[in-house]
Amino acid sequence: MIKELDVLESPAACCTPLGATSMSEDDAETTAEVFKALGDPNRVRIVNQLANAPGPVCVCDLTAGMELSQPTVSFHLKKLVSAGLLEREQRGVWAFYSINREALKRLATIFTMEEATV
Amino acid sequence: MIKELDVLESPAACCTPLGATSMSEDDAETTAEVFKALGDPNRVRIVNQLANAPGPVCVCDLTAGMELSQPTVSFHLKKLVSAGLLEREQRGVWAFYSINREALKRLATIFTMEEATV
DNA sequence: CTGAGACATTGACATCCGTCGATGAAGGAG
DNA sequence: CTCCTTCATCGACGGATGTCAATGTCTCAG
Repeated sequence: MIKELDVLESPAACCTPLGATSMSEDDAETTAEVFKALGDPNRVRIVNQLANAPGPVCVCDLTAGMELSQPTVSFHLKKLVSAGLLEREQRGVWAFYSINREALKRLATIFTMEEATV
Repeated sequence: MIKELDVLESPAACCTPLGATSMSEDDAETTAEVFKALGDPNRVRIVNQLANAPGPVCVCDLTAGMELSQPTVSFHLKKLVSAGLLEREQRGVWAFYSINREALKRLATIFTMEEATV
């Protein structure tokens, strides 16, 4: 009955709702961490690009899509992975990134304003 | 049949889904603006506090709740209002802030990953 | 009109963040 | 083994951000 223990350490794993009756400072910190990851237009575009891809995309294709240097793209990808929004997969020389749809699904619940009814 | 024209200028008004098939650079910029507003733990706590309040809350009460100077709290409130997440209301000497629940509701749709099917 | 209280704005400062060029690590072709 | 390709990391830099003390603005009481 244990599910997805592997992602429970990343910020996007917890997702305390903004309307939760009790939110610790750590919860706020973690929540802010996820939003911070999405608080950059280039990272939003990366997520959007991956969301529309049929499968994992390699860094070279991502770099070609936007006007940023390769190190900068890697920098953003690292941020998104750290936040738990993306997943990395090594295939030979190439690094493929894909969206963590489970995390995104959980994130959607963060805006639910229904009170927790104790 | 015109609805909520007054908030259409704030970032939280548009909410292009992260999975949208086409996302312009401006869309990405606007989306990032909203997330940036929530990318600070203190602002997350403010939103959380207002989400649990039965009604608008004055700055003095917000300031009392967290260990920040009054100017700093005002600074964060301004950010949240600019992002379209909060609303400000002047009552005599006091400034009352409340959550823009319409905006939050729209924001929840930003994580929907259903492809737009053209 | 004068004074006090609530909040916003300003100026200053330390820190963080996004960016790039240069470099390093690892895999594959020959 | 050698070289090339792909990607990550490092060092450095400019700009943005969060914070506070001081000051400004507005409202109300007297």
